[in-house]
Amino acid sequence: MSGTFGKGHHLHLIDGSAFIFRAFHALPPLVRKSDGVPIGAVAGFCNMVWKMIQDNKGDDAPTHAAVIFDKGSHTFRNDMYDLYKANRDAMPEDLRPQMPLTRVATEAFNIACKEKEGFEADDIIATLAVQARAAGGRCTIISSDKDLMQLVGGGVEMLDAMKNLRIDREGVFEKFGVYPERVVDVQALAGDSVDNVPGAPGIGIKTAALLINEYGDLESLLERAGEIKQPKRRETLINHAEQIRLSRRLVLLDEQTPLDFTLDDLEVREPDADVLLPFLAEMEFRTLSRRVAEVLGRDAPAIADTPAIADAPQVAEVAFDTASYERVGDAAALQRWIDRIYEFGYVAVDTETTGLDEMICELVGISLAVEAGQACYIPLIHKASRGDDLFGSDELAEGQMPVEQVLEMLRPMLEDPAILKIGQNMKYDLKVFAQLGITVGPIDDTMLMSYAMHAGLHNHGMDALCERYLGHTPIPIKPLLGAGKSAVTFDKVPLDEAVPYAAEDADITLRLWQVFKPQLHKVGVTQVYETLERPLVPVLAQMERSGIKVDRDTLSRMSNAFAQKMAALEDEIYGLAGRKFNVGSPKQLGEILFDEMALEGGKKGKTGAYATGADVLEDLATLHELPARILDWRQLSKLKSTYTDALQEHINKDTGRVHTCYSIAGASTGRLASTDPNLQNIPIRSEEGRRIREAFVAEQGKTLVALDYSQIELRILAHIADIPALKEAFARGDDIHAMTASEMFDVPMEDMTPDIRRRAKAINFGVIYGISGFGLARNLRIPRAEAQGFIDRYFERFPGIRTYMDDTKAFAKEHGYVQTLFGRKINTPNIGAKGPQAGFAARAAINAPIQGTAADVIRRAMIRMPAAIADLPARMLLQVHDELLFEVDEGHEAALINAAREVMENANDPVVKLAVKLTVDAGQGKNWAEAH
DNA sequence: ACGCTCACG
DNA sequence: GACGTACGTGAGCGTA
Repeated sequence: MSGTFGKGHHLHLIDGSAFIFRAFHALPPLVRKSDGVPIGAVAGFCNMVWKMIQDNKGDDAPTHAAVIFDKGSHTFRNDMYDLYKANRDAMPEDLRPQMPLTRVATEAFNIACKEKEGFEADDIIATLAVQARAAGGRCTIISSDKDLMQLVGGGVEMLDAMKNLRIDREGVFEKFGVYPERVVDVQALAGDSVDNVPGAPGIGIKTAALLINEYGDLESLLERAGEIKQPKRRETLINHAEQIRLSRRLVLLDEQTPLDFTLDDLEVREPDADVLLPFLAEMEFRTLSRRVAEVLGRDAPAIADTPAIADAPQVAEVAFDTASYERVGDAAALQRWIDRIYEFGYVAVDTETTGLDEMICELVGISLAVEAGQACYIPLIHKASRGDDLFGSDELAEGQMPVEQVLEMLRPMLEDPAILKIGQNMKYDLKVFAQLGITVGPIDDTMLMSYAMHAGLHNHGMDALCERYLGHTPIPIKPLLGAGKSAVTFDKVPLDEAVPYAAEDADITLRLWQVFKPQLHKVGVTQVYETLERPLVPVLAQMERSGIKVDRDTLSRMSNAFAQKMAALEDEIYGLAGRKFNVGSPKQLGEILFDEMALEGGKKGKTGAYATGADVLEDLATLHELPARILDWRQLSKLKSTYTDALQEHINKDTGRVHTCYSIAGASTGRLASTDPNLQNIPIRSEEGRRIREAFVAEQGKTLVALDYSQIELRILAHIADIPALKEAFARGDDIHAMTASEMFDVPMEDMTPDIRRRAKAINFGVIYGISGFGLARNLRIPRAEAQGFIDRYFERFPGIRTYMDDTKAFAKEHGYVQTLFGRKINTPNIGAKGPQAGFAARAAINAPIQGTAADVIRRAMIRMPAAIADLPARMLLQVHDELLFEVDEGHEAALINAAREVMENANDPVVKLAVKLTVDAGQGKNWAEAH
């Protein structure tokens, strides 16, 4: 039967998302044998679809059919009410990668597969059902979702496929006490805890139906609410009228969803055996493919009992043979590699350069690999000799393609969204190519895969990973480049040495990827890798390339001022000590203080040297003037050498800006680390140091804007450990340390003194660090017993804290790792050790979920930021753990602050619901000191 | 290369 | 009961 949809036609609409969730929860966690990819929900989904097709043959068979999916988590209902479906748990780790496969499955069955950004599946179903009814045809909605019941009637019915139960108008009345046209009114009153529709407090479906039947419809009821006899019910309806109207808008389905297809496009098509059977075979569904093959009159496809990729020959059995690597020197050879890459759909890439600073260095060559043991190197600007002879050192080696030609041949592939570029620390290669005008993507990064799985266990450098996971020691770079004065850059390395080294890097990267890719699922960190690691790479690459303007003259003037003050202090110090010595030498200083001057309190450390740290000198300052002068000198020395002098060396000649490098996989907790230079430890606590921030300036006509999370770690602690007093204090906007002090020391807030507050603050931070009596005593310089008393009282007032600490330690002991709220795993291999190591490990385990969750939050904000500020003349420059620094054209500061704050304050959404709101403070100015 | 010291969150 | 401790980083310097 064909022609325009109308009388005699029957449309089947399958609620695909509901199918998947049912399948997922009904089945054990199956994985595909060959590679460990979770596949249970896809299997259940396919079985259900196949059963639907088989059960609906004959007289009542559908003429038209479609499977409808939800797309994305944000719909127009979230714009109406930001808490809509806000209580939903994050999608299970194992389910997420299966969602795209269910779309592929639907198409393999040759059934129309429809979804639309910004709308729920229910809206599309509503629109199609109404169209079918209007055309005079029939429609069966295969779902048990009660939200769809408002559509029933006039030829539209629902079918609960699990219970094989048809629901018509009477069925709806049974469920809701009203007929379909009044269902939304009842739902608006009753609310829905699953979707977080508020409704009217205290009113359920029974009462709602009673009221609607009495007053006719919702609007009449709300208008005449004053007539209701029961006082409580009356008050509820009057006080919550707006909330009820909002609820109605939330549950009312959009029957006008704009669609780019018509009912006629949904005509039922027979499955194509040549598409469906290969798909089922690829999924390794043995039973189902046999059944399907039988019905379609074909032989069942063969499904090999393949081993996991990690054991597959290309990983374990292909030996490393550096002699086999290919040197690519002409266009024909390069084209063969490009063709192979398109055949595979992915490629491991590595770049060789003249240095480690991507902002300065030059591209020397590119290596590629698509299969284990098969890699090539494309040399570009290697010199004919090492350059240590006097002649011809600038001459290029023979047999190299022109750089431009290579880049233009590779560019389409490197930028092709269908070709996955695999690298080890891809941020580096991304930046190298970005310098050459090539935007590489999409990417996978073996360093970050290792980090997601093995943070806390080992480092994630390629050499270490290769030894550990491939059992192979890579060719070391040192002998190629030399060391010290005679060291050369990679372009001076002869080709016969460069090719094996460079190509091996790509080979190793590819093999690591083959090992790690399937393991991500098994370790349960796919979501961490996909949402917190991989997407951060291009964002950081862009930030690093942006850099921040640093004013050399400001630094230079400060350096001179510091030098003068230090010289004066040195004279004073020599006078006090009675002789000249190296003030910068802790060893010499210790001998003067404790041997020659015989001051008390000299303690030798492990190495036999006296300790002369700031805390020691501060104690000694009461006995003698010398330690105080040393402290002054040290502060200036630190500021000068580490900041005002060293920073100038990092100003890029071309850009006039400082380009830090962020390590993504450095800190075990998920924090970033900043190097070359470290811009995450620019002074702020002392007034003198803070002025260094005046040298970090906005470009002419621009402003620096800083946004930082307020007390994010304590807020996360309040949430994780579930401390009502802390949560309430944050909700009220109280001074959290003062509140803690008030609670602990029984001092009313209005009588709070700075000293009491200071103690409470130390305890609050101590808790985050895994508090100990000894540590707190040292920090506060009070007797250990007194410190222990504070801690005891703290636990007494906030008992959840102790529970959190005990539970976290127990979890770490049992599992060998702890987790952040976003699922990041931090391994704690030393938790079971004996001796002092165990103490360290326990405190680190207590700290890691808190510090790590905060790190996850700001990572999420950073990943979303480029899109959020795309329309503004602004760019993100720096991250300092809980702060983001931007540069924006003058006049657009307020717009930037609005946009960035919105992203930061909601960065946890929608994966994690926090019981404490995140708040962000903002500042702006011509330099970083003003902005912060 | 390693430990000490000190800058930040 | 003793042990020896606040969590996470990076850089510059002196000393081997």
